[in-house]
Amino acid sequence: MTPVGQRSPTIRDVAERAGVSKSLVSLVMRGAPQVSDERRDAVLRAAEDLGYRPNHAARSLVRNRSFVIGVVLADLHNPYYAEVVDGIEEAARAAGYRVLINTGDRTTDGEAAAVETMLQMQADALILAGSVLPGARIEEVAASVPVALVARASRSSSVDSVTNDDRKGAGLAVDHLVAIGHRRIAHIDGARGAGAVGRRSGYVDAMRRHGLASKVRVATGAYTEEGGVEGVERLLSSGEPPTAVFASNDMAAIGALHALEGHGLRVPEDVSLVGYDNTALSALAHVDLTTIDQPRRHMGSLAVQLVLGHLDGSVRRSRHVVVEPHLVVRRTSAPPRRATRRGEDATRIRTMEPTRTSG
Amino acid sequence: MTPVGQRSPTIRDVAERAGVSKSLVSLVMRGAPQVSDERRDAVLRAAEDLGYRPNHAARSLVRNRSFVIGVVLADLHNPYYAEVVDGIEEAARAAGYRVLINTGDRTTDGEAAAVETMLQMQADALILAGSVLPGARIEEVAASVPVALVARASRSSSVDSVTNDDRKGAGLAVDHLVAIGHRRIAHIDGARGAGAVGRRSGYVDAMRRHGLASKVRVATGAYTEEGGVEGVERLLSSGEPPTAVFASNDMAAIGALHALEGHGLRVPEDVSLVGYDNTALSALAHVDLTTIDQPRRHMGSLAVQLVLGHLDGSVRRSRHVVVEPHLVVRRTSAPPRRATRRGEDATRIRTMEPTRTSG
DNA sequence: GTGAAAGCGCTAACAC
DNA sequence: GTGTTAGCGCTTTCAC
Repeated sequence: MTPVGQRSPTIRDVAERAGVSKSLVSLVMRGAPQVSDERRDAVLRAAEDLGYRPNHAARSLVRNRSFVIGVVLADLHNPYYAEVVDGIEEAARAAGYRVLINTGDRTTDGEAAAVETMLQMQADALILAGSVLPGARIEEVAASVPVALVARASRSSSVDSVTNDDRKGAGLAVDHLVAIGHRRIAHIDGARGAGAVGRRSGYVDAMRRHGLASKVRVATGAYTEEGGVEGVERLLSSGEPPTAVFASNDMAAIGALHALEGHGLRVPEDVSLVGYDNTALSALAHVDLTTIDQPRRHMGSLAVQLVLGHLDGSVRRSRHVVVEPHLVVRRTSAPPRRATRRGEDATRIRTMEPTRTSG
Repeated sequence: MTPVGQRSPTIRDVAERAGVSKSLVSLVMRGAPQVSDERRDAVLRAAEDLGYRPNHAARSLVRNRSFVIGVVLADLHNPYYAEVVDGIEEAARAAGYRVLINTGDRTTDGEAAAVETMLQMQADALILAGSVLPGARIEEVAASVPVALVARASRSSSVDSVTNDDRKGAGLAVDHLVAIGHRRIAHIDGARGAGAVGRRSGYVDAMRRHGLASKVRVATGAYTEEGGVEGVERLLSSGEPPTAVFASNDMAAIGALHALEGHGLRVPEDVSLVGYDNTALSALAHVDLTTIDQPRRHMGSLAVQLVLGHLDGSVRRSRHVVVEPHLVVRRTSAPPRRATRRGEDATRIRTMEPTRTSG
């Protein structure tokens, strides 16, 4: 075990060992062209021998640039963000930036602390995924460093954002259900969750567009399993039960799936179900949920482009990118049955066919 | 939008505005006691006005300590690690350290790059969760900074580790199944996955202990949904089908669940199923998987204690902590049926009772 | 091509 | 209590 606080080899040690000056070592480390092969080799060998590693703190101090993009994730537990990060890392690496991640633990305070850490670490730019911070606070941060929001809309002139078109996505879900024959299509909403308003109004619009305004039925839910359960309870507690349910996200859809089955309703035989987000959850063979895909990886990479635009000075105004969602058809949506009632026809059809995917 | 590379206010600006010296500001920022209230207020106000934020790079440079613990996650997509990070953050914060996360994208190269970044950022210690790096490489890293492994065993004298007792956990699974009446208990293993060997031998030992050596049956699988599916295919393709399956982890169990149902076998009526890890997946009401819990949050916090022990110089030798797993009984395990064959009794029992949890 | 020197923002002796 | 000073490891003019 290494004694703590031991000084690691510096550029100076390398210079001594290679018999050159400090600045020559610096040039070599940064791959400058105007160095003789001979000396370059000597320096590289010395660095290797010593186990030299550039001190990022020193470098960032003198350059007043850290080449770090700070990523603050609202919630590490939410699989949604993992893929966004993939896109961020790929794009950042390609541009010569490193990525450092911090998490806000789903709380405003936690996220504020994470942002503060990133700022103190001198991150050159910040990407906030699923931020729960008040808009005003985000603008404050954006005053000192470029900020891009992912999966949360911004109308601010100083904060960039990348979101998917929730209204359109909801429309795709309704279109699909209508296309396979459903009319009594209900929606379990996401209350005040990010994008929930758009999904709700997209649902209502699409229903109207299909001449189903009278069938519109929205149950209050949440972006959680619990929210999906409660939504179904509300839908089944009164009135004619729907033949299809469009849940506000995959997690709610899973809750809805459970609640429906708990009521003896089979999916998709009795009720079709569509989620939103196309998270890994929905792709599980045991779940196999029809859902709306957000191109999360692409969204992450777009967020990097946005902040980079400010870092290289090529862009001054903030930009708000909206990406297209896509329908992914899986097992949980099927044509409605004709004139059968709950509980009839107990035969359970299960196949192991490969998942069909569109989009 | 802020012009890039703008100098942010420094300790010097604060000093000027407050009409004091640089070092006085430094003292105040670090909460030193020997400063008059008057001047302290003046400094704090000046800092506030200017939006001053300590430059971490400068601080870490001069102190030769960053007070950062670098966390490298093998895979951000794996929900297993999120909870480990929760524990790490809590413990780190309590000790006055910040946590920075990086991910290795499940590849050796990716992880090596992530570790390198953390080292260059001058992290004071590293926690590698689910590392896929060669042991030799990890030892190299440990030569320059304390390293703790989570969810991967280490016998190294320079690398700490926190693991759960896989043999014991597998034993708990078998004990449970035996206790509710099963004898033909098969195991779908995790091939070369971390801990898979322990779980496999723990299963074999427990079977022997219960006098079921002749019933031992291990199918090759993997820590993936696919692995679970394949394992079931193997188990059902020959010989007498088991009445219970112990899968090497939750993901494999979900795959097994799907495959079993695909074969017309209901869980738990026809076949009981137990997973391992107690990930969020297993707790979904729609899945409701009996599984073995690893106290992941605690494991994360232990990892912090381990590296901290080296940082404060109180510990010199490496330590290898093994924590106790616990059984979590949910829906997928039930007593075997007596003398019925596949396909009979198609009544499906579904309840919405709350989850029972032990341990 | 190569080396000397200044200084990034901060902390930690040390003097007053 | 408060201010002065020397550097942490590195990059970057600017001479040579």
